[in-house]
Amino acid sequence: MKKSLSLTVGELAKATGVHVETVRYYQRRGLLATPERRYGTIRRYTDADRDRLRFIRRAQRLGFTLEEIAQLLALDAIRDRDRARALAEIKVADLDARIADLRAMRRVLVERIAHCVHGRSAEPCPILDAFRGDVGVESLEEG
Amino acid sequence: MKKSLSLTVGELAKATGVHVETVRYYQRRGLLATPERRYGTIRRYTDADRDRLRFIRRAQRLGFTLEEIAQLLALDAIRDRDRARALAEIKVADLDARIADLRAMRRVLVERIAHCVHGRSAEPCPILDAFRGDVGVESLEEG
DNA sequence: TTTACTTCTGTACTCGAGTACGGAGTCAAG
DNA sequence: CTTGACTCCGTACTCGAGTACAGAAGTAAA
Repeated sequence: MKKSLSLTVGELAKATGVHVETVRYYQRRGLLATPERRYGTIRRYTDADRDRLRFIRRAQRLGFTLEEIAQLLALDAIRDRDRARALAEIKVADLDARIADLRAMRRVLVERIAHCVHGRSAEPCPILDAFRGDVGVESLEEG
Repeated sequence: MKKSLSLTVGELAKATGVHVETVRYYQRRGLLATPERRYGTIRRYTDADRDRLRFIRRAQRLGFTLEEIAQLLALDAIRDRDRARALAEIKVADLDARIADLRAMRRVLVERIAHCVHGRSAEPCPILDAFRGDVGVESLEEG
């Protein structure tokens, strides 16, 4: 084990690639503890704080919201694997739905672009027409 | 051509599936004109207003922001085909990037879930570990 | 010790896309 | 002609994830 580091907020921020203001924001949100100011000095952070902050950023990159990350951190504290896995599974389903949505949008757009390229330029643009009219976009109708 | 309808905001909202407040919000954003109040009465909307509102919602479903939709609406359907197509192409590239991101997230999560299921429950959860540690998440590193 | 950076703290602002609300005016049915 | 629903208008609030800033205090280097 390494000896525990003693970082200022600025150093902590640099070490984890977040802004100082973001560190404080996470503290306000309760994701990160705010260490004491000993004898009227500056707050010092440890490598555990740094790791926790990295945890937060990694989870964020996997699509978890800060709210969900707070839950994950709580699960971690009580070592609840099943719940953590359930959360991850919900997240996967969520990602699947979002991917499907984006692909549907993409499909329609690509199709419209092709129409536009092959049409004659004296005619109105098929892309604009797709929004205006009654063609092609219905597959995205809500529901 | 049908005769031009005369709708109240409420009717317009119902016909397009948006809230009345949302209609007004679009007016504030400059996406939709605010018709005159003739002789101190209620505003009346035409079928052109209704179509424009539908245009907005369709474009939104294709992933355009209101800002981008304002640009699209400013383009003339006949003269600005190239611009409209360029906008659409940017949007496709944008969708591609977002889809790739989501898939990377999904991949890592699914892999971690599998580890979790097959591991022994006395050990710390591999999903949580993935955030903590040095495994697997690096492919999502910013950049 | 002075200078120049950081830190600390609190509050307010940003963006995007709305939603909510209060009080006044308008309109149609009974 | 009153009742109840709808409209108008302005302002303020929501959510999520921060960012910005002012003013005071701590700190490191010359």
